[in-house]
Amino acid sequence: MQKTYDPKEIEPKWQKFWLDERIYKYELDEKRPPYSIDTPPPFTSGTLHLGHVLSHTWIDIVARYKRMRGYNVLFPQGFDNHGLPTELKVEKEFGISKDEPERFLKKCIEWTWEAIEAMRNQFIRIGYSADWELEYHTMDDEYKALVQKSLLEFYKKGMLYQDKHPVYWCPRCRTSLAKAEVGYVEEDGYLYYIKLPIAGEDDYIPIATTRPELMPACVAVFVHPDDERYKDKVGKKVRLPIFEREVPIIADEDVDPEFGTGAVYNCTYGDEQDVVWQKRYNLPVIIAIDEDGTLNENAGKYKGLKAEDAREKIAEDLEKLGFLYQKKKVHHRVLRHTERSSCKASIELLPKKQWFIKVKDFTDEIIKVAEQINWYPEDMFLRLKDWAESMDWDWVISRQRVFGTPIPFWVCRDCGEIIPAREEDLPVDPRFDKPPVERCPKCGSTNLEGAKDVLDCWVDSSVSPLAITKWGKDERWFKINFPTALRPQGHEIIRTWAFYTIFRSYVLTGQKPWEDIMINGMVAGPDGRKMSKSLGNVITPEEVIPRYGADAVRIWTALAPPGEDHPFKWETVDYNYRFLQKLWNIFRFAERHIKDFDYEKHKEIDLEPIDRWILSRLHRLIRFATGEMDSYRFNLFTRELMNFVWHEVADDYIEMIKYRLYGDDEGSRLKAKVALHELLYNILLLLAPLAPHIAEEIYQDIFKPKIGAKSVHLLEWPKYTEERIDEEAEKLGELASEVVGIMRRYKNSHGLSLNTKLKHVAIYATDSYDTFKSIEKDIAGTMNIEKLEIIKGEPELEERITEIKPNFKLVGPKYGKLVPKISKYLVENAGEVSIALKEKGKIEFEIDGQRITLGKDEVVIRKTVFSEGEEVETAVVGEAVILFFA
RNA sequence: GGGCCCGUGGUCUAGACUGGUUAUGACGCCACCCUUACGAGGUGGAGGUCCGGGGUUCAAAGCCCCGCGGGCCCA
Repeated sequence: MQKTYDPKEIEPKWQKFWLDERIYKYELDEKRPPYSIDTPPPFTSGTLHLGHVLSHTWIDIVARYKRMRGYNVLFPQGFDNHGLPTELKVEKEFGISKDEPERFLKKCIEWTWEAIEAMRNQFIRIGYSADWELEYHTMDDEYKALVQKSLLEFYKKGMLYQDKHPVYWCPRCRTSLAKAEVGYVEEDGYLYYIKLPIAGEDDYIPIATTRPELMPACVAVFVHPDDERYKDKVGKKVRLPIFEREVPIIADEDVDPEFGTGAVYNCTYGDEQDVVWQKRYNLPVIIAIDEDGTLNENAGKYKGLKAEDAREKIAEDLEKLGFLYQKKKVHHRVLRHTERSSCKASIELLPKKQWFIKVKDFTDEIIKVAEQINWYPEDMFLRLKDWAESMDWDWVISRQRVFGTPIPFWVCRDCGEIIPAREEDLPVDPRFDKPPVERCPKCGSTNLEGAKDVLDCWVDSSVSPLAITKWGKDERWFKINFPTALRPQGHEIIRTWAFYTIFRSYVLTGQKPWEDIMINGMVAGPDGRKMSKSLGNVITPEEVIPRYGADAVRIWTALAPPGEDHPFKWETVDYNYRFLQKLWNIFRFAERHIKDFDYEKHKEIDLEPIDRWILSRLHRLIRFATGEMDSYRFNLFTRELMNFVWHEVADDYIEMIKYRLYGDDEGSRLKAKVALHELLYNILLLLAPLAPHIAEEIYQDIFKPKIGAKSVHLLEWPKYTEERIDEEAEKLGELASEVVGIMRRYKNSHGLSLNTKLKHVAIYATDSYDTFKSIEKDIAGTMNIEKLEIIKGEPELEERITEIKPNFKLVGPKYGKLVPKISKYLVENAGEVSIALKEKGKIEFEIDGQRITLGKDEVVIRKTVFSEGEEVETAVVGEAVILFFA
């Protein structure tokens, strides 16, 4: 092995090896249990961020683990291609207009391919072990055909329809916008207080609004159901001034009684809440604002006025008529065309014809299916449930964009009939392709129009488990791999990606899409806040990986708790890197002892207590690791593994066997080698899913000649062996490390080097005499003690009790309320208690007339011993005392 | 506004389901040690109202209630 651990050199070497040797090649195989992973296809932005590194490293850890457990892991990686950022890039950076759709799309695809290449290389650079021959892209013809086919199924089931739905509309750019393109801007405005007369009564209800110009589009007035001011008015109607229309007064919990007058009017559409109410109460839709932002004929005499001008004019008129009674300055949030644009115009919510999939009718079923899936962590299921139960309207699947999967339908302009594409023609693009029929099958019209919109990207991505399992394409492949074993994803898209995938899988196949779902949190910046450009706390994988290597970064991801957000910390990555270096040195030390050692020949040998201790600890770790990995938790196991390797293995065990490895006792040396081999080989396997590169490098160097397998990643996960658990040996080992620790400290505090010879040490023990006797050689050998005496009995030293208290866990339930008094008694009678326990093994006394009996294990005593003489120093271990003679 | 989650030394974090009296570990800081794998190492030390308040209990970081602060998603 090289002297220093250099991830820059070893990581790319093995990444190339794994690809060249096709170590992760998937082949359909009925003999091994299947394990298919429905990986998240990242949007093709051209670069992976640390969030991707975290989520996908987790997936890779699972994939590697499951392979080691004997599963045939179907591990494809896809890319989500369609999206607004690509369109904006092509428009702005390449200067191609959407008015030339074919050229525009060509450029989108061309650029996306570059982005895929770059991202795939980043995946490879973190050691991601997907089978790249299974890579898919949502812009592939094959993928689009699948998406479109699934829509034809929805159409056949009567679950697809067209209806009006509001879109964000920029009146200045005359275009619909995505949510990502709009934002709230804080600004000053007015809140107008208007009395609306109750129809047929000499009464009124006061409302407050920032948008009086929408009164022509008013369809209802809302109050809170518990609002005493308006309780008697619910169910009545108001008569709108000027426009002379009547609208109902409705009670709804969403109303904030504190805001304005506690009554609000509902228009088409003032804000998102208006949309919710319109859908919830099935209110009429009255469009009063046109695409250019001016009022239309529904606004009567205000027709042609811009919204801002109409606001003042209507307010003025209402004031003249005595309906407007107050105008108050407010600071409020206004929706504007903000993101990625310099437009900044106010946004209107305009109803437009959209494509819908019926989903509201299925929420109960979706929840039932979701309950059959194992959620890791469990409470994430509640997010899905809550979302499903609170849905206000069906799934709007159409988007007014260009680069997306086309909607495979034509519509009859005369009767509105929807005409689906023929399945054999898929994928189709109704924007360019001819309809499959000449005439409308319903009315016979030839006036057919292809759908112009494209699909929401969640429509693409929520068939991913069907895509990777070849639904409707390869019966055998599908049968083996569906439902998939695992969906890994972030918690922020439970309501979208997870929800829609469960829905579509259920409708199309009648089954759940996955057995398990593993949820990861978001990556925060080093300051604990969400990583964002505006906060200036963004750290890219390119800053980290070249400096510390992928394995150190992977361990940082493994330390992230399930489902919870995890900050990026340079210190953590640095620590991980130092851990890997430590590991490297451990193996470098062991190399000369175990590389040419025939473990198989000697493995049945009876081991020394110290060896049995460390192997018992190892097997406990294996058991823990296996359970944790099976429930997709990596953080605690990773930490345990690191602590075990660094402290128990390196600091304690290896130090304690050096004297045997270099000593003259051949039998003892052989045993140490057997244990060391078994220990390190299993550690390497436990580490392989977490840090695959260093594991491979060490395997190839030390173990491959003996084991034979081409790669460490083709080996089996360590097997927990009950026989290796040895509680006696564990006690011995712990005692030995404690004693050795005390001795190291003794040497340290006397300025002695660790290997300095100690002339004379005596250990006085009573109960633990036999235990000390069995590790006598280890203590003497490790600490280089010339004369070590283990003496049964107590030294002639003064002792002082530093702490005495009941063992609360035992005494608490037994004596309840008396416990504080018992504590007091013990402290006040420490000397007698100590003597009584030593001599009789128990102590009896009376508290409040009640007889108290405490045994040895019911009292905790800590003491120090010291000698008056200068030549001897002392230390206490349990009930034993160590004497160092100078 | 709704749902879910979180709040532990300067910073990050374990422990919380299953309550037990010296709260885990890391980074940083201070002191010491050069050891036949490793100074990117080892040993020790300082540093805490476990967000605040109330309750249950012999006993609360943990369980219950109220409040404050933060995150994500949705509206």
